[in-house]
Amino acid sequence: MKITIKDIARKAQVSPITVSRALNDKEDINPDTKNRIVKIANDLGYFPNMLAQSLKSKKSKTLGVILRDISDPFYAEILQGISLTAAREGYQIILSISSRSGVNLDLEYNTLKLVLQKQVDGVLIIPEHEDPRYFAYLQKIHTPFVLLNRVPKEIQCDYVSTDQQEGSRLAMSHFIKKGKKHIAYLVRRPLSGVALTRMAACEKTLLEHGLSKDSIRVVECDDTIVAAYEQTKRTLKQNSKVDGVYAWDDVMAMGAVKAAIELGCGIPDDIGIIGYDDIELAKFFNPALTTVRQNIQLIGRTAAEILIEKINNDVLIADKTVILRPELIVRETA
Amino acid sequence: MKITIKDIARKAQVSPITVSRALNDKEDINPDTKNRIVKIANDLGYFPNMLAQSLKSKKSKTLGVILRDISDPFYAEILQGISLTAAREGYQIILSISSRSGVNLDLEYNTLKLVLQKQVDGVLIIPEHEDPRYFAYLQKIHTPFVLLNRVPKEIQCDYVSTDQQEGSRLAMSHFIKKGKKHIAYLVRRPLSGVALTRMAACEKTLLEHGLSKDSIRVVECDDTIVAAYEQTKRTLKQNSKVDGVYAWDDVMAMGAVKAAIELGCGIPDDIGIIGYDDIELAKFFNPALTTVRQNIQLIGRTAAEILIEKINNDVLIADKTVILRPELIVRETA
DNA sequence: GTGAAAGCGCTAACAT
DNA sequence: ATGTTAGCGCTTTCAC
Repeated sequence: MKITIKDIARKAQVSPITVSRALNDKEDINPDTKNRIVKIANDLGYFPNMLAQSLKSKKSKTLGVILRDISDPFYAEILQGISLTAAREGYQIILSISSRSGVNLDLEYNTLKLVLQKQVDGVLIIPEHEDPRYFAYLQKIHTPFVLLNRVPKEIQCDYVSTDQQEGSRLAMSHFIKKGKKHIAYLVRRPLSGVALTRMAACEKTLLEHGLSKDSIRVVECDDTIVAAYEQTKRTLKQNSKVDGVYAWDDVMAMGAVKAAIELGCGIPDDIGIIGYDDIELAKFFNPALTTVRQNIQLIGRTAAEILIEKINNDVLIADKTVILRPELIVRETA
Repeated sequence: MKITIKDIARKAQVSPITVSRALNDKEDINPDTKNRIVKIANDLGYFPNMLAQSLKSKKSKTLGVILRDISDPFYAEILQGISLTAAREGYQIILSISSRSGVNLDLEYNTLKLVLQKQVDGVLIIPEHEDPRYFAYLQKIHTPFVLLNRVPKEIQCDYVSTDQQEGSRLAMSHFIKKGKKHIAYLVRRPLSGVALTRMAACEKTLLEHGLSKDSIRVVECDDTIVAAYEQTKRTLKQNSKVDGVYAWDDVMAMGAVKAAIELGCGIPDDIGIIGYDDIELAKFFNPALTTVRQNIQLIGRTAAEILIEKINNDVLIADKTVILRPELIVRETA
C-alpha cells in the first residue's frame, strides 16, 4: 500500500529519522547512506505525506479560495490569476463555491469554516453579501485573509478592489457625451453595497452634468445572461425612452445586446450599452462591447501576493488596501 | 492561538477523548457533560483540525482536480460541475493548473505528484497530452482517478468523454447539407489524439458523401480567441475557396466569426462556422453559434460521481467509461 | 553521522 | 460514562 518513511527505513536498515534527513537534504548525513535511501525511495515510488508534514510544521502550503460561481468568466479569470500566483509561490488551492445561485449566508459561512478546518495558511474571499455576522466572524478567525472586489466598511482588513465610483463615472460621462438621457442600470440581484456605490456614483455624475436623478433607473435582475436578456427585453418594451443600458458586468451586457438586437434597436444609436469588467470575450463580441475595464487577473494576482506576504511575515492584518483604477474601453456598443 | 480538544478538555476538566466523543455525537457520553463541552467548544470558537483527523482516518475528504486553464469557459464549466457534485457529497477540491499555456509534461507530472502528496482521496484529470510516461505513472498510483474528455487507449481506467467522432460527423454532415465543400479545420495546437480522432471522423464523413479528402484542411492554431481570430484571417485571405470553418471549440469559433466579419464575408452563406462545446455564451453570440453541443457541466458531474463512488467502494478501477452523445445545435453561423 | 524519544491533533481499542 | 494507551507519518531535540 502507501509507502512511508518507515518502509524505506526498514529496507535501508536505518531509522526513520535518517530517511527523513536523506529525503530533506539535511546536513549530518553520510552521502552514501543518503544516496542509498534516495534510491530506495524512488524505487518504491515514495512521496511524503503532506498531512503529516503539515500537522507537524503547522504550515499547509495551501490557500483557501471562496467564490461564488466559476462558470462566470469574471470569477474564472480571478481564479486563474490566483492559481498562477499561488503555484509560483508553492501554494496549492482549496476551492470552495460559496453558493450556486443567489446569496446564502449560512452556506458561505459553512464554506469558510470547512476551509479553515483544512488548516489553510490563508484565505481569499470574494464575499457575496454584507451580513455583519459574517464579517464579525471573519474578524475572529486566526487565519490571514484578503477580500477581493469588495470594500468592506464594517471591518478592518486587507482587500483588493477597483474604484467602483470611477468606473461608473466613466460610464455615465460617456453616455452623456453620446447624448443619452434615459439610462437603465441593469444590476445584479440581490443589491449589494457595491451595486449601491456604483449607483450613487452614476447619479452624482448625471447631476453634475445637469441631468436629473430620474435620468437613471435601477433594473434588478439575476446575474445570468439569460435573465439579463429577458429583463432588458421587458425593460425596453415597457420603456421606449430608455436609450442607454449600463450593465452590472459584461455577461449581462451581452444579454442586453441580444435583447436590443432582437427588438430591432440600433446599437449604439438607439440604445447604447456599457458593460463592466472587460472579460476576454468582450472584445470579440458583436458588436464589440464598450465596457469599464478591470484588470481581472491582476485583482486575483495582487490579492494572492498580499496574502502570501502576510503568511510569510506571520501577519494577520497588514492593512494593505489596493484599489485598482478602471478604464473605459470604448468599442462598438456605446 | 488555535484551539485544540486539549484546551477544551482542560477547561471542562475532562480528558481529550471525552471531548472528541462529545463533538462527534458518539454514544456513551453523559448528555450533561456533552452539552457542557459543546458549549465550551463554541465559546472558544473551536473547529477540528482536519489534518489530524485525516492523518488518523486516512480519508481526507478531498478531491484533486487537474486541468489546464480555468479562464477557458469550457474548463470553467467542467470545474463548476465537479465542484457542485463534490460539495454535495461532502468533498472539497484541491485545484491544480497543469500548465499555463501549451503543454508541459513535467509540469503536469509534478502537479499530479503535489496533489497526491496532499493525500487526496481521488483525482479528476483532464490530460493535456498523451505521453506514455504520464499514463504509465498514472497506472502505478494508488489513488483512484477519473479522466475527463479523453479516451485513453494506453491505459485501462475510468473516464468520461463525449463521442468525438459523432460530433465531427454531425458538423460535417451539416456543412455538406449546406453545400460547403472547402472546410478549414481550425484546431488547437499541439495536435492531440482527440484532434486526430475528430479529423479522421471528418474525412470519413466527407468521403461517405462523395467528397474528396482535400475538401478539408487542418489549420493549427494556439487555442486562444486571439490566435483563432488571427489564424482565421490569414487562412481566409490566403484561401478564397474556404467556405466553412470547423473550430476546435466555441471560443475559437468566436474568434473565427470575428475574422470573417471583418473580412466582409457573409455568415453563414460565404463562410459557415461551426463551434464545439456549446458554452453558455454560444447562444448569445452574434451571430449565434452553430455548434456541437456537449453537456459540459454533466461531464464534470458524472466524472465526480464516478470518482466518489469508487472512493466509497474502495475501488481503484471500476471500468466505468461514459461516452456522452453530442448534439448539433444549429443557430446562425452555419 | 545516526538514533531514541517526544509530540503535532485526533481517535480507535481497550480498560475501568 | 470516562480515561489510558497507542498510533496515524513526520520531524525537532537531544543524546550517543
